[in-house]
Amino acid sequence: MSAPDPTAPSTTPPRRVTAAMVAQHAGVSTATVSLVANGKSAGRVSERNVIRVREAIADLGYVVDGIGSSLARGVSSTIIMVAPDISNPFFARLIAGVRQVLGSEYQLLLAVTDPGQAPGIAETRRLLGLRPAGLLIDAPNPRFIGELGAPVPVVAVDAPDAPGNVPAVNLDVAQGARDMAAHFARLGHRKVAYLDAINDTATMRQRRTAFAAAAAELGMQLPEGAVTSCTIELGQAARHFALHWPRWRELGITAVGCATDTHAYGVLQEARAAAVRVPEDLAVAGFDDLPYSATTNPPLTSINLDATELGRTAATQLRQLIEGHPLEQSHVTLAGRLIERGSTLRL
Amino acid sequence: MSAPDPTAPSTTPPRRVTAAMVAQHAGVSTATVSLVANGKSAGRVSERNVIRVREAIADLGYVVDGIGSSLARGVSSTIIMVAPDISNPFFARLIAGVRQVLGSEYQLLLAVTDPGQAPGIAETRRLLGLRPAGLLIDAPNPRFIGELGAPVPVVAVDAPDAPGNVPAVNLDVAQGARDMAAHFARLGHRKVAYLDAINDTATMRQRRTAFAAAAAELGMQLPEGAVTSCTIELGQAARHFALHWPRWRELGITAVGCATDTHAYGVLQEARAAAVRVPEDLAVAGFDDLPYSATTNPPLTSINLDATELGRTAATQLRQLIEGHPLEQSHVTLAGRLIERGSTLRL
DNA sequence: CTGAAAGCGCTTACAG
DNA sequence: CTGAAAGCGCTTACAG
Repeated sequence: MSAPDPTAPSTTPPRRVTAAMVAQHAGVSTATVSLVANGKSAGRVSERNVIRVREAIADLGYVVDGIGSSLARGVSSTIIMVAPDISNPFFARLIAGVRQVLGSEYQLLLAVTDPGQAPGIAETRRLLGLRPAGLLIDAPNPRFIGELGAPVPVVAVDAPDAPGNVPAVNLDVAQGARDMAAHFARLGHRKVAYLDAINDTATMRQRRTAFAAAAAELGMQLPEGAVTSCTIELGQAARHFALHWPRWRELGITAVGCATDTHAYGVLQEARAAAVRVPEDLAVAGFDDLPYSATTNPPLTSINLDATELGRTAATQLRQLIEGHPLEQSHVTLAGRLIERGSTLRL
Repeated sequence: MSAPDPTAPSTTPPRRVTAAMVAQHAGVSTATVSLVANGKSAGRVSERNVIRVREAIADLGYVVDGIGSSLARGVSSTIIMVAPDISNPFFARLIAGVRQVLGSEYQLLLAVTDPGQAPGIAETRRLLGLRPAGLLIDAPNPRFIGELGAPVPVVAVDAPDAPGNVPAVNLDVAQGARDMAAHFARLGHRKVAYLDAINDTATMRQRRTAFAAAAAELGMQLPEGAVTSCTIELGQAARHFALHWPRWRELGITAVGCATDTHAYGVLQEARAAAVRVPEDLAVAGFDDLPYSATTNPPLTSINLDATELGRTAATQLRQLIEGHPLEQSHVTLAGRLIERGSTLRL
């Protein structure tokens, strides 16, 4: 027989420490261990036993098993956020806001779908099989949220078309779009274009629709062929703009609204390559007001949408629901505001 | 009493359908239901009962409860990916590769940490309390992976410093860095700079170290003050470059290597704003070869790193481990390759 | 304050 | 092929 290889991973994985082991170690029952481990011991466990159990927990390195606990309780302490598009920079900030509010009581897990896709019904059921304490659904398409019928608290985020019985936290993108159109009108533009995001979410639809409606109302034209869409990627947007600009120029278009700042970055980039002067030949504005928008060249006019606050508010609402408190307001809408910068300045 | 409001959410949430309910409905035992529901009925359940159970499952809308199942089995079908930085565009492609391989048997969940932070030990333990079938750890810092000691299969991704007993899938960024330096040398550059990422991961460290070493070997200088770092954000990189360029120019620097393409985009952007001609005054190269790099102006020379393949390989390795197959190769390294474009072309 | 016991929903030897 | 039963690790009335 050969000597065991000391560098090989040990073959006996560390045995899971259970409440029963802690109980034995401390000379108490598992009920007592449970109470102490979950911080519910006040007035129910003697000081002496609390100390003993704490020591045993430390000695053995015990951690409450999430699975056993979830089964007994009927629900886990996990909050699942379903998201169709994590590569959007907006998303990272949204998550940060959610995490701020969730703290360590709940555990945030992300279920990502393929870009632009809502999860299928089967996938969602499996998610629910994890017994999450709550669900956060980002930019769901309306069909999905309709058929969800989740038996757990749900808050939709960035879902202006969420049905009345589904709590939602939204950004007032319609007002933002109107502000953008009004800004263009004020600067004297007569013909405008719109570069949309390709994913069919309500928030993107609202931006486009409100922009078009406001433009018409303000006496500006959005000619046939002046609305186009591509993914939320700088490169895609640049290529798309390159493709459409010749026609837009022919049409006499002098301003373009963009569904996201990322789209606008692509336009700025390509405009420079094609020697289109911004804002002299073309005014450009976006949505999001990402940090970088302040320092593009020229700086980008944008509708400021507070992603972090959006995340914070959504998480707060969800906690209310989970903890059984009624919501003061089932649909919350956060205002955006137009930040005027060089990409739209009057000549 | 007032009539019930038909638009209000129903107050009795749909009762969870259990295997026992299905069993009763089909006139069999729960053991049989379990076998059929998990596709393990071949040769163990009569054709007749299989059909009955399937019908009952469909009738009642039964879905196997993940929590109960996990507890009985000792492990869930969840795979948790721990990631410090989801806003990197590279990451979305990595995820896509992982998802391709995981299919529907396993459920991928992301545990995100604050940007640049590895999860704490307590957080990780809670993650393990979910009894994941396996863990994928992206760009871990060495301390974290050392103290993990997970009782589940783990594969580290993009972790060149993973200890020998932790399976890892890496990109050969050191070779990429050497290729980049050699490319600069071949073009006649004598003094170079390096724009690094600020997060202290091994992959970023390797890029920088290998670049510096190769530069020295090839007779190029990387002067004092010619290495600086910032977050993986275009805007940050642009600002950083603006800050350092005056000094770099004084030093006679004519080429800058960037830790990621995103950094390089920032440099390109700012260079144009500052009327620094690329590549005439300054050659620029990055890592990642993101899709957009082919269409920047000028197009960006970059080390192509295949994020999707990285994800696919990591997921394949993890599945091997989970399914009890030994790994043919515990550490896999995928080669990158230099893509030469206009941002470094000889004058 | 304490512990024995039931129960959460499932899976898997086991005996038939 | 089939079902009764044990067991996964925990929580929570309940009786004391």
